[in-house]
Amino acid sequence: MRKEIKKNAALELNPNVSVDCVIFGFDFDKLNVLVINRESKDGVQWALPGNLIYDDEHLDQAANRVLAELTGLQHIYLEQIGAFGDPNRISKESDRSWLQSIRAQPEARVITVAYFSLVKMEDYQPQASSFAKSAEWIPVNEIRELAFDHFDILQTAKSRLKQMIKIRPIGFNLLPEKFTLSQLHKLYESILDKPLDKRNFRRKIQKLNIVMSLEEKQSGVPHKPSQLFMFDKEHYLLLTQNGFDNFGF
Amino acid sequence: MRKEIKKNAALELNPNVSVDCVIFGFDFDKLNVLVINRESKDGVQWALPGNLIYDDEHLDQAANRVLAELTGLQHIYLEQIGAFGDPNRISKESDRSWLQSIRAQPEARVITVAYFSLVKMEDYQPQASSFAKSAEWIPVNEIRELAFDHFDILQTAKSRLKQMIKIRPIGFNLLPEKFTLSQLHKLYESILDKPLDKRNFRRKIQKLNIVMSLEEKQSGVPHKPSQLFMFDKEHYLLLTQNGFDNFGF
DNA sequence: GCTCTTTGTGTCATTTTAACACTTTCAAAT
DNA sequence: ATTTGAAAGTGTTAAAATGACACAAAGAGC
Repeated sequence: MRKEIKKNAALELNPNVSVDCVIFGFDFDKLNVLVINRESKDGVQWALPGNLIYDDEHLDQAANRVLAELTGLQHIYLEQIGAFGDPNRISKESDRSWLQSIRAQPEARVITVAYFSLVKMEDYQPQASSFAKSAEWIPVNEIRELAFDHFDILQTAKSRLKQMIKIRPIGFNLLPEKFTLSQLHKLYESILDKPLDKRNFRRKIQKLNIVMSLEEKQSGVPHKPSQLFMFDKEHYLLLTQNGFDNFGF
Repeated sequence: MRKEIKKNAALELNPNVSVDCVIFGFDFDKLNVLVINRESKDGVQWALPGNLIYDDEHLDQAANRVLAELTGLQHIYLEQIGAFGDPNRISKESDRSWLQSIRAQPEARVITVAYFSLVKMEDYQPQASSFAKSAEWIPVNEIRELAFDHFDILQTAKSRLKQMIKIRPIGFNLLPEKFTLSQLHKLYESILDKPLDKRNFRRKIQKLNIVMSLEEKQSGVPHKPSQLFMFDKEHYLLLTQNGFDNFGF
């Protein structure tokens, strides 16, 4: 027995393919991830923002659309992590009953394509809509469980991020325009999950020529005010294009 | 209009999800990739081995099954590259007509999940079957065109391989049990696509302690015979587990 | 002016890197 | 037997990168 060939694919969700988004943010102290909330009889349950794609939609576009629909976040560069598709993905009863309420074919086999991105938390205030009851930033290290295989996806995203930070100067995306070297330092420590020597870190960053010192200083802090910096976009671009091998910490 | 919910998913192909495999081999001179051949009215056309998954099948299993069905290669560790899914993926007329002949729903939107692997060419003699007319090793650098978006997939696989060789000692998978350092050297040059200084290369490899010199030498060669080496599996394992940052060339 | 807190800075010993050329060993040809 | 061709194997040096390590300076609040 074969499925029917669809006629107006443009309007239809593809029941077999979804996208999920891992959005990282940095609050100057630790890494956070954007999750949505659904309420079930079992209590609160967190999930990554994600949903089925449309049949005529680019995967990348679908990820952007779904993220915007559920959390309001728009114009974000999403990078693919990979496909996840355990046929037993829907093992928890709570997941199953939740799908019943939002999907036309809750039992369909779904392959999900995961994306991730790094954003400046201050620039994006998540606003839940669609089937998301709320959308919140949660510290990555406090997450013990997520819906479906989202916890796996998060782990994969974290380790991808660890790799990436050694190859590309990604601080750009997570910090505001003006920032201090201590903030950048803390960011690297958060992602790599280990302490880095302050002086060695600063030496290494400065040698890359991707940060420019501003004339400006912090003010209002009850300690020695920090020099402010910004990224040097030209050098940054050069580095991302040319590969940039030697950035190991 | 919704699709029917399927009853006996176990036996059915999922019309929306396929897998494709990029299998690299090394012939002691250059990198090769395993492609299958289909004949169309437009002449010969190469493609990566790939096909739809079954609805109840793990993605990884599907990749292994499809690879075995089309080329006879079995028991290969396949690593995922990512998902590819341009809705206009089937743009070439030759692709379209070929799909008509092998798919129940030739017009369906397909997301493909790409895998790659590294094998010892001598250990795997490809044997075409199913809809593959032939299965052959082709030098990577000679490939100008492939079916669907397979050329993109190949490019992605190549750059993934370039990254990986700096992080993991993958020579293991591409060379026979006994090999010479020159062969390993050539392998690295092939993958990185640039010359590497012989002495510096050897020094670096030896310091990793992943190769053990054997008592044996090459014979029958019309020049100074080379010392043979094999990989030291213990050290190799340690290195792959512990991460292994400093292997940049 | 004392305290608290964070910023910011330099040196040195060790390791790593990149650049570089000639001798050795074998098979094949003469 | 000698020559030839072809790849194997080997060491040094200068420059750069790394990791370890400690204390003074600047501001806010009391």
